[in-house]
Amino acid sequence: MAAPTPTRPRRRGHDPESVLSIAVDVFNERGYDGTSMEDLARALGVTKSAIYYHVPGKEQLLARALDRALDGLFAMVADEPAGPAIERLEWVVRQSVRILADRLPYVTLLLRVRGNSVTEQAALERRREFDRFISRLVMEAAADGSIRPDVDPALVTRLLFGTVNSIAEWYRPTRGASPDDVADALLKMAFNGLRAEPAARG
Amino acid sequence: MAAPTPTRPRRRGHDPESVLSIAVDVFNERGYDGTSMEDLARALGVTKSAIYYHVPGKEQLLARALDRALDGLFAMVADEPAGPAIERLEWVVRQSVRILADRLPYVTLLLRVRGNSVTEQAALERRREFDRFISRLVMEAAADGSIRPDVDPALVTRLLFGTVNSIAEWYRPTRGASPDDVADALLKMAFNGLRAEPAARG
DNA sequence: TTGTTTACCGAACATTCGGTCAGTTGACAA
DNA sequence: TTGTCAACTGACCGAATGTTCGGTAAACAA
Repeated sequence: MAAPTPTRPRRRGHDPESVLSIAVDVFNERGYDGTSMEDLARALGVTKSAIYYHVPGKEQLLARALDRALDGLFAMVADEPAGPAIERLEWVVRQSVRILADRLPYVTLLLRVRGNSVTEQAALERRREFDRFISRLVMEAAADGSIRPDVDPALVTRLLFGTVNSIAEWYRPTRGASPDDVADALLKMAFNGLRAEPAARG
Repeated sequence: MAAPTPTRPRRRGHDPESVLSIAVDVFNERGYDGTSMEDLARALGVTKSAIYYHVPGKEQLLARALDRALDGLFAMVADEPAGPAIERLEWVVRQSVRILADRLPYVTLLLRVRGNSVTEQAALERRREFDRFISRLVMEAAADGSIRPDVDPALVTRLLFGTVNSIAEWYRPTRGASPDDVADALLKMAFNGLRAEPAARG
């Protein structure tokens, strides 16, 4: 009660969070290397030097963004439910689509990292660890006969998560299908096939 | 017969073709914006200035590389065979995988273009034209009932060619599956589904 | 031997880069 | 009114950027 006008935010200007959020958008528009601090300053409506009041530098912005994507993915697989491998695989695909949509700018940035700095290399290593987890899951589903045996499980992993990751290229949160709609379509295509049902089937 | 030692190449050093080929490899390793002319010079084993003897500049290298990818894609769809839409779609997918494998560095570069220059914007526009062609093909197949009706054709287009394009992220020419093996696996997954056959069918 | 061409080097160019720092502004407290 | 402090500006730094240019060594032709 003693606080004056609690609805109006007392702080004007930016904080580390808003700087990161806007910076990541610019990174995704122009690419990280193609973005100058001047570009970021323009997008933030301040001068270059003001950015350094909120964050230590360009590479730290990248590091924080990449962690935000990777932390989401690892938190997800830590919550993996019990059940048959094929069902866990479907669950992980669906959750991955959800995280990709929820944290779209951060995941998009992660998917474009090439390893040009120690920051990027560290992110790539964490990503490879995630990929190994997925790979094991697909191998389990293949081993128990839930997945067609005429395609190499390593190839299945790459195609399946290549499809998931490609969503970042076109998905926009406020337009078209919801994340769950996209996940439904992806799972239908990848697990049951695009072909129209042959009229007679369970 | 009169030509002296016809097996030995008379020219030493580089030509525009070898410069392009090596440059594109470096572009894909570090990203176009992350690659300096100094990086290219090091990879070519010459000084920075020598590059300008063979090519007009950095952006021209990018333009030539992107055209090489796009020309391949447009030449392919110009050769489209006759037949039902679903069969033409499968053919285009298979050919796209082949071109992606044949011209891997060029297509990889194309898939990462963000529109930072007029060169990149022109490439993006050509790519969108290709995407529209694919989109029409999928709509045809959906209209004649060959594709399951419970998924939006626009979504099918994006998922299907998202999967194709994602191959560029991991495919390596001399290792593992051949382009046709990859296309087989992709078509099996996308059209018939990953799930093991329910024991009774066809 | 001389001249020409090919393929390159080294130094320099203007510009842009990420980053620093001394100072200024304006909202708020006392 | 004065002081405090978060938030910012503007001038600047050294390094790196893409590109240009005068010169040159080697290969070949005459």
